[in-house]
Amino acid sequence: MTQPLAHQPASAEPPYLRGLNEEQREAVLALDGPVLVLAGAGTGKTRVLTTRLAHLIASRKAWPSQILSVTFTNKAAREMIERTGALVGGMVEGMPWLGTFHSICAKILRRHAELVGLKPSFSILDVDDQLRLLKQVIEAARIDEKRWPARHLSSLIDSWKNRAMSPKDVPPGESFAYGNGKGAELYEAYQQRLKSLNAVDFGDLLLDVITILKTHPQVLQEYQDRFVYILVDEYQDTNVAQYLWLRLLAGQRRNICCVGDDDQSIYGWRGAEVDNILRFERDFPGAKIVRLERNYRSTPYILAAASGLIAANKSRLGKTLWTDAPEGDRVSVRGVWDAQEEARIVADDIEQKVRNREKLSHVAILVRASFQMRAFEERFVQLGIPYRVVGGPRFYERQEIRDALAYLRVIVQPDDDLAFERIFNKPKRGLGDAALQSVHKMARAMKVPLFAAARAMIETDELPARTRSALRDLVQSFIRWADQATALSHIELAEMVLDESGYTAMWQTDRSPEAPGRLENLNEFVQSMKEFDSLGGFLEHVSLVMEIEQSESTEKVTIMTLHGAKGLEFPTVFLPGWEEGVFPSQRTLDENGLQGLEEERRLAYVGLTRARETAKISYAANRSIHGRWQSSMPSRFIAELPADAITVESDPGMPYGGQSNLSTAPIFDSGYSSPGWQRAQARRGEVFGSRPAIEGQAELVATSDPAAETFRRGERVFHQKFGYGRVTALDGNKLTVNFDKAGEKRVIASYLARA
DNA sequence: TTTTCAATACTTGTC
DNA sequence: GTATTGAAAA
Repeated sequence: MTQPLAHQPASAEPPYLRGLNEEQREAVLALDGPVLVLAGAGTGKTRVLTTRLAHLIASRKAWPSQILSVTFTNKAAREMIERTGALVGGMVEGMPWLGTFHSICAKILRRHAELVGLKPSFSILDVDDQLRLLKQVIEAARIDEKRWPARHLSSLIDSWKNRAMSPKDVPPGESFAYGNGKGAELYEAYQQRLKSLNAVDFGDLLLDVITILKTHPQVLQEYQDRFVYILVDEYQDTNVAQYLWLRLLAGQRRNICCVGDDDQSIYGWRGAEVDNILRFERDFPGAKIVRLERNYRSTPYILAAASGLIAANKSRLGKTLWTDAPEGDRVSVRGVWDAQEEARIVADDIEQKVRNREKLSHVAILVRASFQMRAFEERFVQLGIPYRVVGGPRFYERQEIRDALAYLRVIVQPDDDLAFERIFNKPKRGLGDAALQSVHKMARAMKVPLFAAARAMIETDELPARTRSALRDLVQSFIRWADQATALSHIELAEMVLDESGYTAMWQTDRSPEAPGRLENLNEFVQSMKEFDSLGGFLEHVSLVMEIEQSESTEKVTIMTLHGAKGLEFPTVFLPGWEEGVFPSQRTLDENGLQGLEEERRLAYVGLTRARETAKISYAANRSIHGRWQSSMPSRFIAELPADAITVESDPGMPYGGQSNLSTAPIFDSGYSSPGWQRAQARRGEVFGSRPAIEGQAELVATSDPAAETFRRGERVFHQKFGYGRVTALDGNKLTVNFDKAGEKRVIASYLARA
């Protein structure tokens, strides 16, 4: 991002302040007391954050070790460290308290683990481990996991932890959401299992620290004294627990600066409370509020489209982005027949860009849900357009990596039952379910972890000879590895373990297409250990950071979800799938109503504001969802875009997205007879050149509205995708048709022909 | 114990 | 339409 230099006061001021605009400067300089920086998309948020840090350090208000800076992602944390470092030069030796909520909590918790009944060596479980543990708890409680899926309980527990509720705080009503009121009980049992495993899940990292701070005033005091200044990134994404944590640490001093954008709050489903940011002034009376509204990223049309859209939201603090940038292109809106055609036109556009010597890395396709990605991938493969999908299963989530990790975890912490269980019969060594059950039984009887039980069992006659010798091999291998752990480097150890356990061999003999990739990953995994000096350090890194940078060498188009795109920017952004049901997602609408709708709208806003120069929205009239073909309506968000910021390039015969999808209003009734719409229409020729533009428009008018009048109930009709059927109901331009093959469907009149 | 087949679900996803 | 998952058959 480049910014023009702002005027520079005569007085000598630190170089890092140069080039900040009024508001940014204000946000940087307001060091003391509570500050809320409302940073719109592309307004230089990170710059403000890092400059503020630099300023705190350079002006000697605090040592780097006295500043607590929290982010949500490791990526954000890394960027902050790098950019702050660049501003202050070598001064930021360590910023020991700059990191994610979770990594900072892990650090604090390891110091005071015994205060909540843990050993400092506790393991941090990920979602997968968590689920397996829950299944055990559910089974132990004799609850039918079929009827009450573990996933469900897991998300309930998450939501309780997000709100800083311990089992006893769970309202009975919510407890009833699982196992006929057993929710809280199972939560309690789960927590006990965690403690006995000397493990925590991600929610506990925060929750346990809060517990410690609340119950041990001297510990709280220690941290309040230490953290002279607090900086919070993406404040709109904080949940209740994180909010409480921040409040506790901010203490009386209240030197807390939160940066965020209520319009970009898109993580409500994972516990984020937009309310935290909306309420900031009440939580911290006397807070200074700075609005960053000058956008350095996008062109005016893109901003106009985004602003117009987000204005439809009620719960927001309100901001209006503006820019000096030259006009640029309007946001294009295109309707197409189906997802395949959508992929085709996007790919065509990209090829056009390539011919114009534009870089593929400047292009992103941002989808609402990952099922939309497939069509694009298929088309790109066909045409040989290089692409990368961001946000698939991450490195650490891959089976082979988790297996490898499990081996190492057992070596470091033999109490780690979940890890032991995971590799118990991986590779297959003749230790099946039956064997595992007997080890479990033994462990329960002896009240020891699985590994210890297994070790004891090989001395008894409990197991059949063959099973026993297999188990003996496994146990002895682990004992041997643990012995070697100190003598060998952790890399040598890992290589040895993977080799001797037969794990590598397992993938080498595997003939499935993904096996070579997995071996490659394993290799990469071992290599990645080089950056750490101990196995313990590496494992901590993996459970909290869990990513391995991939080489970003070749030029590629990016395909990712809208959620994944937050914080990024691209010169060209494609926004496909703007259809009712897909975006806004039907499920969100059903489950979260108006709140959900507003969050979806913010997601649309995030999508649009990722674009620097070009944003192209599209929607398909037909889509196969869960294997069934459905005709879909253009998203209501399309209708909400200010008409004069967009340009419509729909195929002939497409229903135009501006029509109000929810009403039966004729197409040109509402917003689209506005002056802006007329202007947009007048400009259509520019976009299309002399070609089908005019025809397209004529078609549009001819096929949409009047046609609807001509169908009658009971009439036989034909639909290109669904075939023949009979009209059962009429509703403006939408008809309900009972198709011979596809069953009853709501379709738009313009797709139908009289049979 | 392992393989195969049917039932199931199916947004978003950091740490 | 398909990937994953769990329970019956080999």
